[in-house]
Amino acid sequence: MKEIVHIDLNAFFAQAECLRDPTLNEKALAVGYDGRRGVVATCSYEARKFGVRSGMPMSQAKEICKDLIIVNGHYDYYRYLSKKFFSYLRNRFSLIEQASIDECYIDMTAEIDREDRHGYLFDLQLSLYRHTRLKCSIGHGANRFLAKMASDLRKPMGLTLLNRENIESLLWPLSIDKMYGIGRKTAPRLQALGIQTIGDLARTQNPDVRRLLGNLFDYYQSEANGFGDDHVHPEAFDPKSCSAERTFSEDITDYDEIRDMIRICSEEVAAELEKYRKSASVVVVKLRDDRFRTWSRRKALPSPVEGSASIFAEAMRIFEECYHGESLRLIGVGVDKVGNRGKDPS
DNA sequence: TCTGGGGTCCTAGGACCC
DNA sequence: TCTGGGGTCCTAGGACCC
Repeated sequence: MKEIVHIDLNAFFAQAECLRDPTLNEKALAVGYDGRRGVVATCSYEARKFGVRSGMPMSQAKEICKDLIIVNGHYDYYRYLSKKFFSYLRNRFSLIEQASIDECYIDMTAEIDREDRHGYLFDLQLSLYRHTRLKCSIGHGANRFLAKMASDLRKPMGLTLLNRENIESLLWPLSIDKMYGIGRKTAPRLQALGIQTIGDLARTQNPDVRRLLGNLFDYYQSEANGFGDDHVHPEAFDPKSCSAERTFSEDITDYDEIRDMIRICSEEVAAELEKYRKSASVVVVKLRDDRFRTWSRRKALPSPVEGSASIFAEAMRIFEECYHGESLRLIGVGVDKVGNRGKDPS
């Protein structure tokens, strides 16, 4: 049995802002753009008490939390703190898979103290705090899913061990929408079929549930029973796609403005490819109109592209084919099938 | 009080080939 | 005329996550 750990920085951007400016400590704080069409990227636990959530329109957040302090993100600083946090972990562990800027999985089978897992992980949590001043939640389990669910159980600065002996009391009573992978669309559909908790999904034989989840049914059911993937992949970050998009504060129809934004996004995508010395063999254009209808068109290219001029040219060609005068609130340009330069990306 | 930005993975249908 | 079966690649859209 492996010893998998999931570590998650609690409300990371909000924590980071408190390090930049300690007077923000223990305040209802939201990080994000405070303007028309701005949303909350992350908020402090104090703000969450009022119902403020990630992804919520900022105008709504201000409405439900009158004293909300709004800070525009300092993303370079977050990246710096994240690097510091992960380099400490990489010094101690070799099997680390970074899942995002603020979370990772670690296979600690070789390192952990099996006589006292809780004490070992508690010490790790404290050392991380001493070295970085960052608070994290730690979850431990025999596989990725259990570790991830465990770290979600107690926040902030939580430490939870889930195993096949305590999942019935700790995991199964959780509402089905708390299950990793079940989101706002699938949860209500499952509930309509009588699946209210993770335990219900773990035990169900209902063929309607199987039909709803399709091929994912067996996967989710074994996860819920504590039998999941326990592989941690420590390979260097290797992006498969890359994109840039912008929402306008006012919808636009002006051709020159649209073309300028396609150029800007193309340049951002090209810069990202340049950073990793990659090229791509598919270009994608994404549009969203004033009624929030979103559509995209993609084109596989006979040979890979990498420079902003060629990405821009392809993106404009695609745009001309799929734009029919709609009033646009969003324009995006992306590339897919990203591979190393000079090699076939497949 | 309307809904950001950057990713991953899955599905379903069509084209094309043998 | 009325139409197989399998495999692969491509596309568009949806769901989900941070």
